[in-house]
Amino acid sequence: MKLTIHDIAKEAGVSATTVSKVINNKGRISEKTKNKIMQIIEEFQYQPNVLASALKGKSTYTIALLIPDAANPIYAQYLKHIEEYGQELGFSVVMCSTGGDPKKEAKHITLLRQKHVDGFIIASIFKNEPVLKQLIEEEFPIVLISLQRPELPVGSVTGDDYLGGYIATEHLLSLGHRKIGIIAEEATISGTERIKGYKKALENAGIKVDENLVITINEPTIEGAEVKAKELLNSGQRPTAIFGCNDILAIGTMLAAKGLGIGIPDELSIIGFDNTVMCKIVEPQLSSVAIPIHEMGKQAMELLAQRIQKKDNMKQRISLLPELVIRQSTAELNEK
Amino acid sequence: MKLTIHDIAKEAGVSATTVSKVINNKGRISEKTKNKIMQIIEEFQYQPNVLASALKGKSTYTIALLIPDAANPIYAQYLKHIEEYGQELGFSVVMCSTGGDPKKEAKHITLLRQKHVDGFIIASIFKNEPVLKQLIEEEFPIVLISLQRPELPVGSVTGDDYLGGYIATEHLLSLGHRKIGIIAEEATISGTERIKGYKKALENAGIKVDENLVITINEPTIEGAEVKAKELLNSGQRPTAIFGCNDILAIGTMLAAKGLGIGIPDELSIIGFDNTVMCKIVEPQLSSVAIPIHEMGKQAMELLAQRIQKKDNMKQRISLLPELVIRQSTAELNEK
DNA sequence: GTGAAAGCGCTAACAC
DNA sequence: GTGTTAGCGCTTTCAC
Repeated sequence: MKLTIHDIAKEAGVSATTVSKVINNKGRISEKTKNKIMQIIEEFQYQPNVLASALKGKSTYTIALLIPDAANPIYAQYLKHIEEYGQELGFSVVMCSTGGDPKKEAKHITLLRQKHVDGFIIASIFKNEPVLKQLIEEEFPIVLISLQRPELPVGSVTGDDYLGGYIATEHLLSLGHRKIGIIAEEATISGTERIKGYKKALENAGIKVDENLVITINEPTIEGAEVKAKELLNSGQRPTAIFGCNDILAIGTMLAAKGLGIGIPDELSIIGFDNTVMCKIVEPQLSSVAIPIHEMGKQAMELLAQRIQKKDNMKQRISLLPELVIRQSTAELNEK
Repeated sequence: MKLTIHDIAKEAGVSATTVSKVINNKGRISEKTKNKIMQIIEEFQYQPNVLASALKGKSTYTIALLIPDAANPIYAQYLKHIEEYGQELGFSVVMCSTGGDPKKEAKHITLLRQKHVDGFIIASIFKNEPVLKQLIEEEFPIVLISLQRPELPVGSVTGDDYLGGYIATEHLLSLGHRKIGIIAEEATISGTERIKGYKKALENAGIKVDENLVITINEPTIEGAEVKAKELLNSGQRPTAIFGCNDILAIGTMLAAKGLGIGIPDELSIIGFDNTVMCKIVEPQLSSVAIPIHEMGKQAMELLAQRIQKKDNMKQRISLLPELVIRQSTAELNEK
């Protein structure tokens, strides 16, 4: 039989009210009864029923994480770190795959609000604008991770894509490359920012941007990237280095080069973005730009917990800085 | 302001009980009032408060998934498929990383029972025997996935590791290999089963098992496997084919071979297990044994939902059959 | 300092 | 067929 607050009260010879006060550290209770009650709680291993207290308007200590696809290594990592830090703070996290489908997004949000989750972390993609706006209007605790809505008053944690694009390109420039291509994901803020960083780096180096070398792709798969990269490599304008705006795109590019018999890094340097595990198992190992995923997950959870607990209405935008990870796929320009 | 069942009752001119009955499809209600109430619910977009009904002993429609590490691609896939099917059945899933730590396992289970989850799916590793036994004794709904406890009365969904080991080995045999090594994970049932399948296949082919070719490893990382594989390849007994009992181990083996200048698949065939995404990005692409992860996740969720809803005490052990996926890392024995 | 009473939103017996 | 009553386990006035 499950213990209730009344059982503890009876055992301690006090009322349930008093026990409740002790548990929640409220009101004035004498040290003596307080200690006694605490001891009994300990002894009986009493655990308050979260449901009942939530019904009275308290927290459920449960948050929801919405991600497009749990099997994608990047999202899986967010999940991992958010959950781990949430655990420390006493939050459980329910995971929701949206598949990028606005209907599913709405369904999840409705259902989980019904279940009284304390807040949401939304990762990378969220298409259902009305639902998002409503949530924000109601001041429901939300944090975006790796997703920006500059026009909406909502807290977020992102990697600095502009800077990431800049340092990736700068790295290639420092190796002597001048003709540098880029393959980016279409219609995403992060993709656009990375391109901007790329252009800025070229500009700073006094190189005019050649739009023929800027490729965008709306199907960010290895295969899709391979096709596009092949086109680029086969054009008259073959670059000596390519910046793939995520590791998937970079790996597709590697496959394309290999297929054409172009040596990496002798004839073509390639750099990716995200620094996923894949970088280490391709050949040659892929240089990449690392965003501090661990830190991002933690900060997002932290931010959300603050909004939930303190009800402080503060919304922050945190941008974390990327780092260059140099491996074997980038090398000095090989002048013939 | 949140709507309650009373608001609906008032609107319909009936009692809350009647509304409750309509929602839960219980008792006898006239078609007329039923329709009226349904319509009002629809119109007002009324959503019953899950907390309140759970407090009365009903389901929370929330289950928990315990996995060692959400960032591991295999577990991430379980998660994905469990969540997706759970969604269809109306269950939310809360994700818990245990990191293989018995204390964390216990902590999660206690906390989540406090939050009244309806059941648990436990994946791959669970070390806290007492907690597991207690859960089973209490008839708390649990399903194990990719984890066996033959001695415990608990439902489970696993891939058939024995058969998997058998067909991987058989594939190598069919290519003419006779000296076949195996690298397996130590102290896991799945590892042991895969080794058994391997031995059986050799036996059936009339080949005596050479224990020098059977390597076990307790740190299943690429690096760890690389070291062990190097030892094996450098021994006088160099095999012409190696079965890595998961893709990580197989990839470690690939790296070892490359490091030693041994050509794959000309001089050494390698096959993995699990058919992860990594198979397609290594070079040459890795042949592997695919377990139907998608199906496993779905079945586990299905099983659990049945136990939760029907309270039928039936426990099943489901074993799903693996399939061979041939890529470029395995080839006919190259006789010199 | 402490407790009695009311009620969060829902469901289950039982009466009518 | 439908409503009344009681209560799940907790928290919160407010009185003592």
